[in-house]
Amino acid sequence: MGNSLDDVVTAAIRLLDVWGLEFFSMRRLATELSVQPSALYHHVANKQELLGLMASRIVAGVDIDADVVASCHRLRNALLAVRDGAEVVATAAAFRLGVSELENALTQATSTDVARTLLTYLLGHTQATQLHRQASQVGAIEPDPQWEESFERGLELILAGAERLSAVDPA
Amino acid sequence: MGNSLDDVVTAAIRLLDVWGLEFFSMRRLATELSVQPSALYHHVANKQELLGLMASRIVAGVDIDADVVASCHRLRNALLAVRDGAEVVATAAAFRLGVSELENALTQATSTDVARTLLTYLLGHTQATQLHRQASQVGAIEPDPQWEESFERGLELILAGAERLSAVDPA
DNA sequence: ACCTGAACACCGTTCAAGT
DNA sequence: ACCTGAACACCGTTCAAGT
Repeated sequence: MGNSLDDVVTAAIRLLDVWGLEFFSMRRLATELSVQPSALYHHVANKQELLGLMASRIVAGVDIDADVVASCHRLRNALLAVRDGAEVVATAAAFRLGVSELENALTQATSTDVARTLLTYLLGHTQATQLHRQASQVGAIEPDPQWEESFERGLELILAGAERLSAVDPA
Repeated sequence: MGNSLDDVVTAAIRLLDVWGLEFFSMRRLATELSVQPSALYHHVANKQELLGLMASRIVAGVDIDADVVASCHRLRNALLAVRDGAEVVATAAAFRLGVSELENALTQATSTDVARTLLTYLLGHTQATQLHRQASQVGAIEPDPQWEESFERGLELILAGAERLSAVDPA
């Protein structure tokens, strides 16, 4: 009886989470919604636009406040919550869909350079984390036990750099 | 008169550079080599393995020495030299194809944590740079004039953090 | 507003067979 | 060792038409 754009995005994220980006297709999504593939193009111009909407939804609940470390962990957890979430968001990020607000909020809490460095690092590391998990799950690689902790240490490294340089920089 | 695996990888990288990852297909590569698509599977088990070999080739010439900043620029330039190079290498990196040697070399010059943070940041930022360029080239976005410089500042940030923490860490 | 049906121009991969 | 020919099970997207 008629899907809304919201229904489509919701089903799309569920599908992504179950199959991963590699097997996420418009045709599978159509089947999931009990609809013909062409019906999706009533809601969305193309697959890329849909992926952008999915990226916005994935990071939608995350709030960024003055506690930078906690904010980064919240964002990271939101990305990890759906399979290939980091990759979808990282790709959409270059087109500034939804992610620019995250960058703005992080800039408030720190500075332009620190915010951008943190976000780049966070997206890259989380994407690597998800690839790493899938690769080791499929037996393509032996899992690295120190992997998860390394995120924390990189975060500290960047924030330590921010403190060190803040003495020299203008406010 | 018979292609070698080397010929295949060389043609693949040329094709990637011309069309981008989105339009890089086994069938196009076969056409480029004047061969049937199925012939490629004599050289390579599947597309993913080929992408891994391409990633190794892209970073093959880069040497990492004690000058960390210069080494990072050399690596970045190697990635930027072929279209979507950063994405191809970042994806393969999780499977440790060819990129693990880079990480080892960088670890010699700094430390495990700094090397991993630098590499994650570098791959993420360069990937974003290439996405950004394509998006602005296609008119999907207005180009950010400060984008290129931001890499340098993030690099400095991480290295400043390394200096700050090196006083506390064991050698 | 939301969808169907049919079509177009593609994919990656397998496999028996050829030289 | 390297390749052909044919097939299988898929893709994203368009477009006229229906309700």
